[in-house]
Amino acid sequence: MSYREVLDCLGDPTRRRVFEKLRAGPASVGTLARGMPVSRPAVSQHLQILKAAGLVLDRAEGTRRVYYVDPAGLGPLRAWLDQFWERALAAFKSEAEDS
Amino acid sequence: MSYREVLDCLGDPTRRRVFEKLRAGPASVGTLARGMPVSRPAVSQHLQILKAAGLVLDRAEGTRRVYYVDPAGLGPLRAWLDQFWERALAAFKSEAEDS
DNA sequence: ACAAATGGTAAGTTTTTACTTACGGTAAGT
DNA sequence: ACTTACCGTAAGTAAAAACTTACCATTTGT
Repeated sequence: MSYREVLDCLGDPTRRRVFEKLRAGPASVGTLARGMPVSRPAVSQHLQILKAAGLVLDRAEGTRRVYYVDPAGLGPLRAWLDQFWERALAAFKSEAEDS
Repeated sequence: MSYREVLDCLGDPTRRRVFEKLRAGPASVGTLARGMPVSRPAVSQHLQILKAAGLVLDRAEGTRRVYYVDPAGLGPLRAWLDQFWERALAAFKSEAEDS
């Protein structure tokens, strides 16, 4: 659930594609794999990583497993982004003062 | 300069460390490499990738090359993040209406 | 009870990526 | 002019990560 995990996770194109597919709404593994250039197990593995990073959640639904985005998942990334802005700006200011 | 490049770029721990070091202010390659667990050429290569992603800029300063964060570099990532929120929220709403 | 559908896991392979060493090139100092 | 300092690039290696096939477990439906 740290921003590091999130970045490592979204650093892969296939994983991004899966994640963005889920943005449209919950979907099963098979549905997600359909139309992808990789096999279903590959998608399943990516989903585990997305889950470990806190980006998606899943629920059992009969014989199939439905995944959906965790709204709070991108929180750490956003927080890091904001914090980065602040510190970088502060550093830039103190740089300007030096000259 | 797309969010994809930015994410691919920041998906590597060493690259993140270099980038975060630069947050404190401009620094030369040698300075950045000092105290890092990898060699100077490795840092140099990472800097090229960071530069290609639009995250850092560089200027020649005598025999040394100084790198510094591009304030606009994280823009695409932020935009993607915001857009993701909106769409995911919209999808969530229409999901709720279905039930 | 059996068959079909769905998906996680293991093992192994392939591909990608990061890293190192070696080299050359440029700028500053003596 | 020569030496020193600093850095990018090339080539090759090592390590990591993604992908596939094969298999097993669970659930649903007949």
